[in-house]
Amino acid sequence: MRIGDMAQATGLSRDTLRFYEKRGLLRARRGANGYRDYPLEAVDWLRYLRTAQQLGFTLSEIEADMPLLAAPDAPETAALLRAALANKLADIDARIAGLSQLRTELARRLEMQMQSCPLRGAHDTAA
Amino acid sequence: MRIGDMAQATGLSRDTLRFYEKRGLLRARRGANGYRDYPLEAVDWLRYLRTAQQLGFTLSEIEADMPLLAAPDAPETAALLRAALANKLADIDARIAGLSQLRTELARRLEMQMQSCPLRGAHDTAA
DNA sequence: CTAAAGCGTGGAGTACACTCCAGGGTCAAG
DNA sequence: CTTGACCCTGGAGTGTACTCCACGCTTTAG
Repeated sequence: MRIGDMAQATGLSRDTLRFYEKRGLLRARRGANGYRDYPLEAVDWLRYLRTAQQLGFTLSEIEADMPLLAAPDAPETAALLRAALANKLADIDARIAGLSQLRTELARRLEMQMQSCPLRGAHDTAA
Repeated sequence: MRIGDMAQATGLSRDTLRFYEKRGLLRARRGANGYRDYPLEAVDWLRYLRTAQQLGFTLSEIEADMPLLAAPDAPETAALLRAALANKLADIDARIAGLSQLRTELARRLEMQMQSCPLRGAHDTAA
């Protein structure tokens, strides 16, 4: 799979794919001509990457998941992978919890607003 | 409340507070000497801001919530606020859903890994 | 064979969210 | 009245995540 096909398959730009490779987030074999050649599984990895990113994880955080999802057949690291996964799941759970709290908080505030709660201080810029 | 106290109260730097003000995310009265004077409720707003940000919302997204949480006693906009809140809640729910899916996906992959599923292609950089 | 489409590299530029600094005013304590 | 803590502004610098460009080689279609 060449870079153009991958760009099509994932919706990412060629530049982004090259950038991810530079950053160490993506690996590619090279043909005799120097062209990148991606394995099919890379599509899945990139989709995961994109999703996680849109949900608020940074590339560095996602980078930590690489051994998890792009593992190069190394069964001796199974324990490490389990540990990494546990971390990631905890992280995700924490974010879900955070979002739930935010949601509750917002709902609470709206209720206050609805009841036109009178404990609001005046504040304007007074130019 | 002056900028130093606010920095203490929220854990944000003075520079960050000034930056938020420049960006339009935070308002402050000014004393005769030009010093900023924050109302107490600004502490809550900043805490909300910080939380939302850590959970993956950008400052622009958060800016859209301002009328929601820093509303200047304008009861005629109640309908708009309700709409804004609905959007925000939907957004939060979408993120929670996304994270849940991510979580499931990760768990699924780990299972595959555990069973040392043999459909993994070889890929190395072959320097 | 030629032209277009696709790939390669290196490097500059952009947007976002700060962070730091210089130069200078304000205010309470000694 | 000076010293030090605090405040102001404007502007430069940093890290992240791209995005664009120039220049040149390769592959594919006519």
